[in-house]
Amino acid sequence: MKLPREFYTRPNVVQIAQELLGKYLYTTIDGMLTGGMIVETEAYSGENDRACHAHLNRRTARTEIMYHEGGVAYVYLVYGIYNLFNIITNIEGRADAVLVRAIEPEIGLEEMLLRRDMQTIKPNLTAGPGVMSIALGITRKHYGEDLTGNTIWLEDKGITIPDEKIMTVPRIGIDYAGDDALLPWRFYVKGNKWVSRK
DNA sequence: TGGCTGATGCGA
DNA sequence: CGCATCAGCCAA
Repeated sequence: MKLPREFYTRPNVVQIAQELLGKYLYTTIDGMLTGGMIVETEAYSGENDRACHAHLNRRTARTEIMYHEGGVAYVYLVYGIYNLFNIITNIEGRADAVLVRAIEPEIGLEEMLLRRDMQTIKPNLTAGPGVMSIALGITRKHYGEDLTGNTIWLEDKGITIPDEKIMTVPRIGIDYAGDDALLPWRFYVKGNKWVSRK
């Protein structure tokens, strides 16, 4: 079942980030279907989160989509190279987002290998937000894409990750955020080999 | 096996 | 100027 708008418009972005483990992320880009199960996410909580691009309700051309009603894509460039894919959540005006950091690849393996310029399937195919976007074909062209459409979408396939398999740890790469860098808002599936870091 | 570094574009 | 990254390098 495709995740409906109501999944994304709920207020608790940390809970949504956790619930997204075990959901499936799919793209149909350049005519190719690719995707797999989400195994790693991070929550970014709007105005009160120093690690969030919308901290203090900062509003620029880049962050504008974050204030949209939940269920759209926020894609931005980092380090001049990588397109990071985020899922916007909460109601209009509340700029929360979930960064999807890794999936367990399932479908479109050949296409993902081509996009990554890899010969064989290895864990780093989709482990990490930069390379995951490459494998799935996600770029800034998909900024604002409606996630209830047919280009990028998520599905619930009835899989629930048991609580004891969900690791809850601080987020990666946000040391500049002061105390907020300590918030345990990164979630991943314990023991899963497709997670970006141990 | 782990730490360091360069690549690279744009937002603030 | 520094970033929600990654791969390749080198020392050990």
